Amino acid sequence: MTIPRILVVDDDIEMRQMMTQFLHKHGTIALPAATEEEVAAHLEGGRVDLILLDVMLGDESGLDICGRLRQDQDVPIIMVSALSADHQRMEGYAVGADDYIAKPFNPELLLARVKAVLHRTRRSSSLVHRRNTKTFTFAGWTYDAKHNEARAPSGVQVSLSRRETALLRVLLANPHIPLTREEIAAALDVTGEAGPQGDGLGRAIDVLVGRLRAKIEVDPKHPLFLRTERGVGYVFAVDVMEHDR
Amino acid sequence: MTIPRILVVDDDIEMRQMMTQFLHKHGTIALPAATEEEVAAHLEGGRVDLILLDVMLGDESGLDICGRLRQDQDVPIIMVSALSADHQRMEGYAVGADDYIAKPFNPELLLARVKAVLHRTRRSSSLVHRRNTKTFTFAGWTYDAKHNEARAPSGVQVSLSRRETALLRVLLANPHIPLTREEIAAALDVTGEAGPQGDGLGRAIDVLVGRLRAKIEVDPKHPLFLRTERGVGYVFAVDVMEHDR
DNA sequence: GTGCGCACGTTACAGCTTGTTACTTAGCCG
DNA sequence: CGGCTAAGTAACAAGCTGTAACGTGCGCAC
Repeated sequence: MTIPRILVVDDDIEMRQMMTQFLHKHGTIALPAATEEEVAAHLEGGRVDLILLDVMLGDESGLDICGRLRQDQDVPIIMVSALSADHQRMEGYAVGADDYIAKPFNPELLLARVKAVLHRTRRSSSLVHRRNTKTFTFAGWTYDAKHNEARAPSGVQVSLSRRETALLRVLLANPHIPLTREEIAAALDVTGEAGPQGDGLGRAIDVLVGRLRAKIEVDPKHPLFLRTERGVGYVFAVDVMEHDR
Repeated sequence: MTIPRILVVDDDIEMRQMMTQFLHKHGTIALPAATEEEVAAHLEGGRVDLILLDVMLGDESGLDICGRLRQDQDVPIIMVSALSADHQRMEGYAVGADDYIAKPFNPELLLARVKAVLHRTRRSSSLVHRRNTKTFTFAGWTYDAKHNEARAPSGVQVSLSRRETALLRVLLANPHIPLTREEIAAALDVTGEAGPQGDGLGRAIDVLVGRLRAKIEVDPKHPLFLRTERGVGYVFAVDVMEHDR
C-alpha cells in the first residue's frame, strides 16, 4: 500500500475532473464517483484510503452519506462544500468527517489537508512500526522501553548503549528461553559475518553479553540473570513482568 | 508464558517422581500423569508445552496415545522407552514424536533434549520477532534487508552504517508519506533528547538524512528520492516494491 | 583425581559511527 | 530586495563496537 487511493465524490463533472487531475499530478490515485452507488462500488471493489466528499450531490446530502459510511467504515473522509458557515462545518464534523473544506478552495491547500489526513490515519495503523512503550520488571530491576532507562533495585540509574539496550530487549522478550548466538545476532540486525576462522560469527555477542553483565549483574563473575548455556548460547533466567506505560 | 509446563506420563511411580523432581529442580513445571485420561485432563485444563511419554503404560501403548494426541494437538512429544532398537525408535517417530529417548537415560541428557525441543517449537511461534527478510526495489536500486546491502542501479554496492540502514528502512516502509523528524527519531529508537535551545530534538536527523543522501542520491544537492518537506520533515518520494527473498 | 581441550570471560585497542556545533545556503514572506 | 527561519554541510570529539589476544574454568577421558 504505497500510493494513496483517493475517492473523489462530486456530481459536478468539471469539479470532479479538476480535482482528479490535480490529485493525479501530485502522486495519488484519484477515483472519480458521482453517486452513493459508485462510492459503494469502489469501497467494495478495492482499497480506498481517503474520501473527498462533496456535501451537495444532486438531491442527496453528502452529510447523510457520510453518516452512513461512518457506520461500517473507517475510511477517512474530507467534506468539501460551498457552505462554509460555522454551523454547517459543525454538521460535517458531527457526522464523522475528518476535515471540512470550503469551496472555492486553493488546490494546494486541499493537497495539504489530504496529506495531513492520510498521514494521521496511516500513522495510527501500519505506519512506522509502533514503538514498544512498555515497562519491564525483573528481580527488582525496571527497564523503561520508552525512555530506554534501566534502573537498579537500589534506584541507581544505569545507562545502556544502543547495542546493550537491544540485547536486553531481546532477552526480556524471551525469558527462560535459551537463545543461540545466531538468534541474538539476527535479532540485533548483525549482518551475520562469519568469523575469519571456523568460529562462524565472531565473539561479538560474547563481548556484548559481557558488557551488559557488567552493567546489570551485581556480581558479573556469577551472573544471576544473564546466564550462559554452555554449548548453546545465553538465557535470561529470571521471570519478567511487562506493564503498559 | 514463561516457565515451560511439562507433562510427565509414566505408570511407574518411581520413575515419574524421579523425572518430576528433576525437572522441577531445573526450572520447569512438571505435571505427573499415569493414564491417558489424566493426560487428556491436563491438556484440557491448562497449558502444556511438552509431553514426556513413556512407551509402555500398563496395557496401553504409548505409541497409540501419541498417535491419537497428534491428531488434534501439536504439543511436542518426547517418547521415553526401554526399547531402544532402531525399528522401535522409528515407530516412535512414525507416530509423530519429536524425539525418542532410551531408558535408562542420563537426566542431564533428558534435560538437554527437553530444552532443545522447547526451543525448536517456541522459536517457530512467538520467539524472537521474525526478521525482515525482504528485498526492496526503488528506481533501479535494490536493498536487501536480509544482508543489509544496498546496490545502485550501476551495480555498485554501497555500504550503509547502522543508522543509515535504519533510516532507509523506515523510509522504505513509508514511501510517499511525509515523516516528521520526531517520527523518524522514534522509529530509530532515539531517546527523544530535547536539544539545548528551542530546537526540540537537535539536528541529528537532518545530518543523518544528509549522510544517507550522500550515499544513495546521484546528486545530493538535488535529491530525487529523499526529499525534504519544508516545515514538516522528509518524504521518500518514489515508488517502492517489496519482494520476498 | 588429574590433565587436556575447548568454550567462554575479559581486556585492550583501533576504527568507525554518531550527535553537536557552527557556519553557510536556500526558501518564503513582506 | 531584505530579513527571517529552516535546512544543508563540514568538522570534531566522544563513545560505541568488533577484533584479537590472552586468561580462566568447565567438562570429559583416562
